[in-house]
Amino acid sequence: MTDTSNNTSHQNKMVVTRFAPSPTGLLHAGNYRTAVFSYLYARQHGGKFILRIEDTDKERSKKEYEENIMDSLNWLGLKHDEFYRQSERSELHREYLEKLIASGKAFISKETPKEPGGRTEVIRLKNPNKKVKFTDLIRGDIEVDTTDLGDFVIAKSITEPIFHFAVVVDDYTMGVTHIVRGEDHISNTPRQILIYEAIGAQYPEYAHLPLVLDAKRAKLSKRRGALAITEYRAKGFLPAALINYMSLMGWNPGTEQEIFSTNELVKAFDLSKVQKGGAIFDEKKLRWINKEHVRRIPEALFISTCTERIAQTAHAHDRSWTHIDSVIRKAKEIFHERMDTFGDLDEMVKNNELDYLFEPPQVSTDLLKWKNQTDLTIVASNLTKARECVATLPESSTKDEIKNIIMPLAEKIGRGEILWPLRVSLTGLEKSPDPFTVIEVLGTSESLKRIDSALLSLK
RNA sequence: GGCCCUAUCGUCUAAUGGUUAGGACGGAAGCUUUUCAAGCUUUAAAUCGGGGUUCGAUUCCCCGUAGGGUCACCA
Repeated sequence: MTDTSNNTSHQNKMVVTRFAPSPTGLLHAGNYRTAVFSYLYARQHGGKFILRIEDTDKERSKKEYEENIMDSLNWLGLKHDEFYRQSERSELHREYLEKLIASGKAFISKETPKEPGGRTEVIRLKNPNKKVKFTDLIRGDIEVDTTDLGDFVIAKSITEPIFHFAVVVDDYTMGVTHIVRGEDHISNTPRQILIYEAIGAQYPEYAHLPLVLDAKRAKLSKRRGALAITEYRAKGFLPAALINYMSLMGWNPGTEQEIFSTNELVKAFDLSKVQKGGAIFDEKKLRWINKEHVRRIPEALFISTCTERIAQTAHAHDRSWTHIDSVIRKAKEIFHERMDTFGDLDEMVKNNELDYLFEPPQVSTDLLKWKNQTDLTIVASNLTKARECVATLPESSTKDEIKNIIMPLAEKIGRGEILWPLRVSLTGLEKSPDPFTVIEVLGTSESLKRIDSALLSLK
């Protein structure tokens, strides 16, 4: 383990990290990944995780976005230990600003407005014009000459600090020890370090994360189609799966484990194993991870979540299904096999893939014919034979018991000749689970009824 | 354009001087008791280029190239 810290005095202090979004848009993968890493790092070190809403831009900040951020973080389970709104700290910002001006480290600068009605004065930092060097926990040493920054603006007026100044004062006064943020902030770091030095503060550790990219390798943003976390929630993703997936973008455990609960991540996470290059957001892999998480949730939760979702979608699509929960309990394997997210259930309802579980299907005689079979009397005779097998079964039989009864017949007559019409008579579908599973779920008597009704249509 | 960052299969990544360059997602094929799904097995697929350093470079250095970020009285 190499110690790359800038400031050895931080070593014995409690770790304090923060997530500091501005409420100017919905929270999406492009920005909440830094929240995940900050959170994991703080929890892992028994430290504090602060949420700070950076709402100093009154033009663009919106309450609804702040609510979206809170909602999203809350849903993800990234609980903060302290909460601040930057706009509520203006007294403090003013205090530091005045101190800086009094000490000559900053000054009020007369400006000629670029646009009519623009400001005639702003507050600028007196740039010492030096090289700033810091050690990034992920990238190592970074050195930048700050001369070309000039005497940059730190406040629009004594009561209106801009980003760089407010951030530094807040991070310093909140005791933030580790700033974990996106790579897009690397170029902001030198000027923020200059501000730290101007107020006589020691600057914290920095860890600049690689960016989350879209398919074209550009920074993910809502303009470029990033979905909000709340949209993933609506699509039926699990919060733990989202966190799991995000953690794997730019980090790996050094083992081949890919599925992690959030608690496991807290233990396994390691900032020094974070990647330097950006990572493209891949929803396919997210879906796979989600599926793995869905497999692992408690059965009762799985059933209730499916039930609620299906009830809602069924209602919206004019299905009057009853006893949804007991059907799902019986058919839970079918659901596990066929879904990555709970939102997939919506599609199943819309595509009529689930109707047979709740009501007898409309069976087309044509569909009952296996492959090249054209003789309906043979179809009927095969189906009758299959019916005789089913009729010997107790009402509740397992898939294996059903299989054991039917397979000998299917082997004798031809698998497709027996199994295909049997399955179609039960589901009415071209594609569906196998007949054994369906009979197990429907029960013997309901299955016989459906076979009889298919048989009737063949006459 | 200036400054900064980055570079292993299509994608996420492992391997920090010595491996047949490994895994996962996705793809393909096959198997699995008919279809679909799932599962299993197999398979294709990568070190950006050029120079060094070295007995030996994915790995270290330099130069290119490419991509990205950032250059506000936004955050």
